[in-house]
Amino acid sequence: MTSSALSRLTPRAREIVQTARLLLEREGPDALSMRRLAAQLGIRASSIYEHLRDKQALEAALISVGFEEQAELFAQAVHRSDVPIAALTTAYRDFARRQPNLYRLMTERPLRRDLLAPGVEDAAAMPLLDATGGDRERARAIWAFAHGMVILELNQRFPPDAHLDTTWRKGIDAFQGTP
Amino acid sequence: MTSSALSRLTPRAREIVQTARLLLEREGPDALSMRRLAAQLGIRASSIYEHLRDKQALEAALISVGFEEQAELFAQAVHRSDVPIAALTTAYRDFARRQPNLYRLMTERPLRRDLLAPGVEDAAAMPLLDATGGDRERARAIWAFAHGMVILELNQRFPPDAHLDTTWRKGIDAFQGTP
DNA sequence: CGAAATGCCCTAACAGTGTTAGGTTGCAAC
DNA sequence: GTTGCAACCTAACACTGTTAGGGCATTTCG
Repeated sequence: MTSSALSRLTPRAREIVQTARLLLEREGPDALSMRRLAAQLGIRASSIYEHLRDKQALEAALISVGFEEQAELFAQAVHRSDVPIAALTTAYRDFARRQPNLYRLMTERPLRRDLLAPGVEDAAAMPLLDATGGDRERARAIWAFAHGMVILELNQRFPPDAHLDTTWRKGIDAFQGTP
Repeated sequence: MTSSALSRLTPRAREIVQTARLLLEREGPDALSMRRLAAQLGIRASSIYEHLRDKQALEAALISVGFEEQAELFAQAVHRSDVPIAALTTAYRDFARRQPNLYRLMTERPLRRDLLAPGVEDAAAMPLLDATGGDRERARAIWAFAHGMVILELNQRFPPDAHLDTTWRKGIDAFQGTP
């Protein structure tokens, strides 16, 4: 599946965003500077501005790609399983653990929705909303639990000996049981 | 109640940390630079390093104070109510909404526990652990839900028309019901 | 009393950040 | 054959955290 978020960009901008993604995930958030990104591309920082308005636009492109991939992964997870909420939370956690720095970028600040590719945020949220039968309250509560678990895990806030698999199961069970 | 986190510091360092807190909360995270903090104090940035090792130490002091205040607020909340978990989650949300920038600072990155005032993290976590009767799994699940709700609210990730009070109640009910 | 130490501040500098103004090159189209 | 455009460049600005090294006043000690 091709990315509609990337297809909004010029070819050169696409290359820059993809390089940025590798840089972010491999070397961490501090490495995602315009100069280091440019160096990775073999050009100067100021040249990036020919292709992307500013760093916010670069980050918005990365976030858009992230949402698209989430939407795809979540749809597949539901499709492959008959316990959709469990499948979704597992996919949610997997996404975050496989690309922790992108996940942080996607969640740690208020979203500049005006800079995102249209619809990507909703597309990522749809599978969970479907899994709750359209119950927005329940979907939001499950999302909050999942995000809390994921980000606390990524930030190493749980004790090293915590059995997070168990905590996940207990949380999901709690949300399954109540109407 | 006097702060043990602050009492570990010299008087001048205390003043700097308190000024930093006001600056952070009033003008946001970008305002918490060594130069702007120094300007607020009427000195130069380099002078701050006489009193605090570096910016990380400053942030660790702020975080320690935050944990202490949480511990105090959470203990009071439990004391005043006979539905401790509901009281705790309300207190948790209130703390975050009253000082969103401090809350973000406290949670958005891995903790430098070696720089914190000893015991403050555990002290903030104790009331919830007590409220679950020592059930660490349940305490962690509730904490994850509460943090997720709070940080998604602070980052304006829910739709503007979302009824977050309802979402909170549903989530808490779910965690109350399951053993 | 004089000397030493301490507390607190300073200037100047370094390497890094995002960003802009203005200039150069090479290639494609009319 | 000139025009236009895409892609790059250098140089600069204002900011960031941080360090080296110096000054000055107050307090402590011999």
